[in-house]
Amino acid sequence: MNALPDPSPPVSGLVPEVRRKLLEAAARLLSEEGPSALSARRLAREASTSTMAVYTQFGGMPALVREVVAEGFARLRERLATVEHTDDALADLVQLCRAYRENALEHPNLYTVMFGGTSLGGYRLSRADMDVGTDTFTALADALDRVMGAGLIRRENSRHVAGQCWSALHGYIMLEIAGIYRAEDGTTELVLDPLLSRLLAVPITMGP
Amino acid sequence: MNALPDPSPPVSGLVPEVRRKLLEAAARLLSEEGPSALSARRLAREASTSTMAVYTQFGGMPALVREVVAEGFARLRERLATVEHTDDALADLVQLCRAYRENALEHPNLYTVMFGGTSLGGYRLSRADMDVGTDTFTALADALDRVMGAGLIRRENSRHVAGQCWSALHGYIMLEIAGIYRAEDGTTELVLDPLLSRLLAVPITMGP
DNA sequence: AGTACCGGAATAACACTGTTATGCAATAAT
DNA sequence: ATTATTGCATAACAGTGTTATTCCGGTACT
Repeated sequence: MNALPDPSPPVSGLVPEVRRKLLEAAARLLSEEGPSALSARRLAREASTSTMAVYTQFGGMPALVREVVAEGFARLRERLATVEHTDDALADLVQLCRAYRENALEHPNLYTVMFGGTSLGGYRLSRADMDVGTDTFTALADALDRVMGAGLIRRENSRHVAGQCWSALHGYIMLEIAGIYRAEDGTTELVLDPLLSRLLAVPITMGP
Repeated sequence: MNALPDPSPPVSGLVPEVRRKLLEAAARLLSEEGPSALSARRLAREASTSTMAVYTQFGGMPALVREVVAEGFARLRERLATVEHTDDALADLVQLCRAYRENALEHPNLYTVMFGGTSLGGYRLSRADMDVGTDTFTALADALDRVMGAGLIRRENSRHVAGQCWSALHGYIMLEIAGIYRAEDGTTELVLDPLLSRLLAVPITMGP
């Protein structure tokens, strides 16, 4: 009934391409169709394999989701790393916040799973996952350290201030993803900008 | 041939107790065992009925979840309404924020469904649901109006400031529910209090 | 070479899920 | 009293995650 097996299976040891294809399909389905599209059978179809591959390669759907989330964290870290350090530390911080928000709005489903606590088929963040996620936090703290070092904002515990900025950004972005705030209503200028500006006691513009 | 089942009670003013029992079981299961425990069959068992009741009474699982969420919004509104107006408008605002956070932490699963955008079996917030949810927002704005009227904080657009407070509160609470911030680590005093204090340019203490 | 092996994938089955179709009992309407 | 309708139970359908079994193909011996 089925087509003949793939004529060229270059095994080549290290990373099974079945694993790669499953992860790729999972990331794409989550991004394009949302969490409900993430099913073992659907993944198997998309990756041209059987559901068993999910179990031999990952051990189950929750473990697969965990890897997708880990990749999401990695992509976020890389994205934040693209923000270069210029001589204007405050501008760098703003760019960091922009990159964070852009990444979240470009992959909203993934973002809510990463930070929103969306239970995806019984999967919840483990402490290890959260530790990975919190180096977002350290990126913010480092940027704040430089801003404080330049005397551009009040000097204090950068980790605490980073926690405040993260809370504010995260909260605004989650409400934005939920559809309560919409950039076309001007909420970016009316809510987000004043929020961060007041928090750091310095004018900030997140819009383009 | 036959139209969609009308979700409203059919004849007498009496609300079917099957409907009440289903909603009660749904709220309890969501609160105690999380979103994955919300299944039609499980609900039918808990309410001593059959899965069909879910469809005759509500029209399906998404509609039932919608009602649970609506009840959550109603409970939040009542909770916020218990905060009395004293002659200290700023203290009232703080109590409002405390009530908001306490309600969220007491029903974290419900809260993430209400505001976090957790897709629960394909259910997502409709615009009507969001409008109901945003009278939380107006409660905040009203409290801010009184604080501004008393000259305790800078006078400006209270709706915009309310949006900023809501973003900050929501973000902190979501990270708290996700397990990233833990009150036993002192994050309430180190992150949340300074966050709101700076936002309003007045000292605020959310802890007990 | 031949052969035993063994790991990963395919097939199928189990216990679930939401949903729909059917049937039935009781009530409302005529 | 007879008909129509309403509301739930039963059962079935298609889907889910997961597990057991089978089976095939490359690896590693002999």
